[in-house]
Amino acid sequence: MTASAARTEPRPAPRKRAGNGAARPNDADEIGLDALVGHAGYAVRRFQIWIFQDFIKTLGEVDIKPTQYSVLTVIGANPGLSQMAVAKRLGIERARLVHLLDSLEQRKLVKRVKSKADRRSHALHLTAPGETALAKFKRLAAEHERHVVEKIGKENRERLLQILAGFT
Amino acid sequence: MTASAARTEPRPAPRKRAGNGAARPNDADEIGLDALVGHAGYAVRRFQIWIFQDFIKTLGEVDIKPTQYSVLTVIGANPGLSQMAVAKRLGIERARLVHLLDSLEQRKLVKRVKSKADRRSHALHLTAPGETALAKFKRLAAEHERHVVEKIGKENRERLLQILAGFT
DNA sequence: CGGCAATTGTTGTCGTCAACAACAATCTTC
DNA sequence: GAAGATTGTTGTTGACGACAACAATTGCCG
Repeated sequence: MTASAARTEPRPAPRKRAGNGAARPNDADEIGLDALVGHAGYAVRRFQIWIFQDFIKTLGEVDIKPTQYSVLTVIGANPGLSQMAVAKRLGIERARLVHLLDSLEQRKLVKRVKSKADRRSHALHLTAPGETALAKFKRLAAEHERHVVEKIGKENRERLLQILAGFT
Repeated sequence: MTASAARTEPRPAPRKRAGNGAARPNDADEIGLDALVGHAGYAVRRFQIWIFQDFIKTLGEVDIKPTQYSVLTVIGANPGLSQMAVAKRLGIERARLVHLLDSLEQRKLVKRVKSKADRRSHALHLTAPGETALAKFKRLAAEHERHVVEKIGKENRERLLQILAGFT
């Protein structure tokens, strides 16, 4: 079944082997990606999966996920923001932010204060334990960032941040 | 968004507390991200959202999404692969691939051929219309890639691909 | 001043997606 | 041949984004 009978088709030319550089050892299998390599979106997606998994693992002991961390960071840096402002800044739906804040408020990290200027909106603040907790989260996030450096190198990480600076 | 949405901030000086200690609500765009800038994961996530949206929009007329495109590309470059092999190569669950292939098979782009060597598995092939369709998808994907170049620049895109080459 | 549109937070639905668990059919190994 | 692993499949769960609808409140405009 190996040599002759396996292929049901005469195999229409093994596609161009994209000879950029030299013979690179294909790690896992010998399955070619063809046009997929060279697509920025594919590379970015794979990298994003890796980096999020590492973040979640590194911040696992405090049970904080990337989105929660971003919300806490923005509130910590800009106390008194409304939910609308936070949602817009982070690019998340305000409907989604409701649940995120419900969770963070239950954990006593964030409090919603009724705004006097606009009684429709809530002013968001970190609680006292929220402040100290965020400090710890930031230490763990820095550790995660160190993992990124180990993975792609210090200069590459900085170049990456520079290239993507326009999207933050 | 388009080109000039970039903040014209000349240098990356670490912004401590944006001096909005007063209770005055911020003017929308002036919300500081504090520690969030400098996190690779955040930048990558935002970029990935942008790039996927552009891909979906550019390939909208043929109704092909990034994951579908990756599946078609891998099958096209490696005819006869099993579902397990495709799933492993692309890092998607084999349970998820079932639905993806159901959809692609309904659209007559892909066919599952019962393998004679291993009757548990299916050998995946593009149909004849699937081949021509994929050619068109690749042209559209190339157009999408041109949008990426317009957004971040030619050298930056290549540097990005180089940095993230290890994740493909 | 009064009414009407817009905004804010909230709830709910829908569709996508990843992560599992369970299962039948089949292969592999002993 | 029996036990265990693999492959495709189905189903469930939870996170997530996109929307729509709603009450309370604010802003606007005649």
